[in-house]
Amino acid sequence: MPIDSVTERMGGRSARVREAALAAVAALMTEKPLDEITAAEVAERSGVNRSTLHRRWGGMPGLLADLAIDRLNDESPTPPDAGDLRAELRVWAREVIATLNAHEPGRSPFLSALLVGVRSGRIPAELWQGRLRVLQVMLDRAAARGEAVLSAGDLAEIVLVPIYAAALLSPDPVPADLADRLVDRFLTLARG
Amino acid sequence: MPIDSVTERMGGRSARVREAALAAVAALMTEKPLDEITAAEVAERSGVNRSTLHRRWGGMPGLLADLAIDRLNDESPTPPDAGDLRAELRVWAREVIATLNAHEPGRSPFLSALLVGVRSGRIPAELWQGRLRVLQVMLDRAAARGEAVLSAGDLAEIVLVPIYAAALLSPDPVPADLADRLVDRFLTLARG
DNA sequence: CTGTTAATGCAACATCAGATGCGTTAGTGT
DNA sequence: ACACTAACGCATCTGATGTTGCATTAACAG
Repeated sequence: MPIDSVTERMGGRSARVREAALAAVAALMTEKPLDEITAAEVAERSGVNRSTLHRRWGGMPGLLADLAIDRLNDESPTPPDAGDLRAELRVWAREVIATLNAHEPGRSPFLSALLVGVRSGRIPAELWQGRLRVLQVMLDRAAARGEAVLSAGDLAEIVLVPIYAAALLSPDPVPADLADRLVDRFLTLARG
Repeated sequence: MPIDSVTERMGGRSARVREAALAAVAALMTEKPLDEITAAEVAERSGVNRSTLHRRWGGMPGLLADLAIDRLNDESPTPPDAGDLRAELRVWAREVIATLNAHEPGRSPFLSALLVGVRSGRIPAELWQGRLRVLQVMLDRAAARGEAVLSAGDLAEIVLVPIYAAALLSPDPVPADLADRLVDRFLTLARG
């Protein structure tokens, strides 16, 4: 059971098969809830044989985990550059919330795929580290201006994680002003 | 598909069947990872027919959600009374972490059941509200001493959620000193 | 105590997940 | 260009899920 879809011959056909499978999953995720997607459907739409899906990914959880890893960085909001950390963080946090709210409450494709992947032990630590690196960009800029002190880990802990928790635990859309509340809390702590 | 296992005749046999099924699931959860538990196993160990399990709970996700709702309040750490909010919160947070660390990383029965239940839309908001009420006890005591200002929701957002996130996202046990860090952060914010 | 019927037990069925043996295709090193 | 073999396609099989019709049991109202 591969943690990622690691193969020895990564070029050519294997790469095409992987892209076709992930694209089919991504397309199906926009049409129906995640746990109603069957491997047979992915096989039919992608043209990839069902047994290949099981051999490479071990099943839907593996597929979803691979998709989350592959698409997360592309689809994550890019940290804006506004010359002011508070403004940058607010814009970024609001975009995170908007992404989560783009789908029915509790049905965010990324968040669902992430949880499925995490629970099945197929999401490597690298993924979360990658997200932290993106945040570090904003913090580094602010530090160069003598603004911030806390780490990217703290930023995730104080701002990002509560946003995800709200998306998970509440049946309603994540309120947009949660972004400002959490960012202000982060900066309050950063000031000392 | 019942959200909870709601029936019209809740007494007598139905109650016994429900208890037998939940007890069997709880027992099996201590023996093997959650997603290796089959409905057939639960049926065999509990003496409840498999078709009954599907009719009342709709499948394993529903069963796990019902179990999480039924057992969460009993198994949650009771807020200690120490006359000092910081001490109380630290003891409580350490107990939460110890509970999560009592099993292999990422395999906490409660947390797994909660996530399965949430993802399948079978965990009512009441559950989370119940947890918040428990926290409110500590905060009320402190408020009576003129100590705290923040709400139970803030306490969950600042302390509880990051602990759960650590249990989920890290392959290692949750470090015990995370409790102190988060509690100190909460009190820093409470002071103003 | 008695009748009604909700809830369960039982059995059969359809569907899906996951695994496997084997032939075929195509990526890669030489 | 060629040979080697990883990766894929195909067919098949086992076991789990989820559903349904029908008989049986027992909760609860009168």
